[in-house]
Amino acid sequence: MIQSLRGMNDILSEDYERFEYFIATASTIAKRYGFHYIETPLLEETALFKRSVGESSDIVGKEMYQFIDKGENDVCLRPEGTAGVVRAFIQHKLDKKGGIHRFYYHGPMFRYERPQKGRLREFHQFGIESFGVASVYEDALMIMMVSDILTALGIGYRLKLNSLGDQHCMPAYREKLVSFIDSCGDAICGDCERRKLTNPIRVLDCKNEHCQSLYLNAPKLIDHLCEGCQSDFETLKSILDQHAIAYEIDTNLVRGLDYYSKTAFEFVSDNIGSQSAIAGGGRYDRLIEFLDGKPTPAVGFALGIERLMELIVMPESVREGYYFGAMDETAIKPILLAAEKARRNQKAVVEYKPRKLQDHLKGADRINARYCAIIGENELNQNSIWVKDLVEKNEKLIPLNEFFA
RNA sequence: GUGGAAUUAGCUCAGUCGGUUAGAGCAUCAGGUUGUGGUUCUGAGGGUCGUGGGUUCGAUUCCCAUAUUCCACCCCA
Repeated sequence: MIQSLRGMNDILSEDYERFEYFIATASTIAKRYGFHYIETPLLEETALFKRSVGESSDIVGKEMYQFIDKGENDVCLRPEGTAGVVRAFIQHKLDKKGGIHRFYYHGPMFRYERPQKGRLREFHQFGIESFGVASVYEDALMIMMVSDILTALGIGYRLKLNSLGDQHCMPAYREKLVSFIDSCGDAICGDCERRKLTNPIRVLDCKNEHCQSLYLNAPKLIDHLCEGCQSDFETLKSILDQHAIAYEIDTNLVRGLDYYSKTAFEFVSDNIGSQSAIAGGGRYDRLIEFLDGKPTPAVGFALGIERLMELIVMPESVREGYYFGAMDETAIKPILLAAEKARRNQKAVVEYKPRKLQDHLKGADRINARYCAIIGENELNQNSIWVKDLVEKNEKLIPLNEFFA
């Protein structure tokens, strides 16, 4: 038997209903905030991700589905959504056009990782990217949108907040931190040794208890922000306070993609296992110029749809449409015609097999139909159709010419 | 990429200290209660016990490999 590739799942029936409900809910909210849908290719030039996400990141360094295509192009399946949207933004010269451009997208992403619950090789993200707004109010808007989406879906969360600083304060902090790590000598774990070279800020959230005890006195990024970053961070906090969005400052929160600066945030759930980050994002003011565009401030986020799936509280399903059934072989033709009529503006499902009334009612119930419409011997004699409303529990005999009118 | 656990019917799971026809609940299908569901009664079908090797008179059970899922690390959405 041929089965799907490891970490790649089919989404069907009830799961797809959830999936679809999520997309509909999130899209509606994004549109209300003035965002427009953007669709970008799943396959992009490998260089795009190397330059944006960063070669030091695990995503680019070891998790990309990368290959040479028949035209000798070095390409890969997108491991995340921002790079492609930024590429499109620049390619269509929206950076030169100026103004504000707000996009939302959703679709599959691919990372060659070891699968686990909430961590798939093909997974789906819903994301937002906003270009041209430097104000920290837009950062707050991002967080409010995620909060709105999660709330609409009945999902509880914790919000972690941090500021990563910008090109004025980050490099100096990084140096300070590295020299602090050096002062710890050989006491740190192997992972931290590696992180010191690739992404030193990562040592701060090392799970090793011994390391943590060493880092208690480590310099904190939040204490070394420049004036601009500091005041933006204060503004952000006050806006969130004003909108009653609870947050916790996590000075160890670091985004794994290299393009982030200033505001960084992560929404986590305590109910889905170790892969607990359900949404993450932040500001990336430098990325557009890194990709040869005109410098443009930008901020965005992405939600991991699979991680939300089991947390979504679905609205109570409502009965809708018709179930049609015949109680006698000769009644099937009028039943088919009646179904065709009903289907013009609602769901209509036909059971072809002649059955007893009780079995038809069960069938109607099973597909969650609102009406059970039956033609049997009595109806044939009276040239009518029997319709029962399964919600109101009332029933009536409708002459066929009236039903078709 | 590292370490660990699991894999038996469509689903959730029993069970076999290696021995005739491998079980339950739910689901499915069929039939009954003179044409009234979601909350009846009776019965039936459905499993090469993840896959491939090995040991054995005999393996679903023991051993090895492999696949997948899950847990922790790692990473991140």
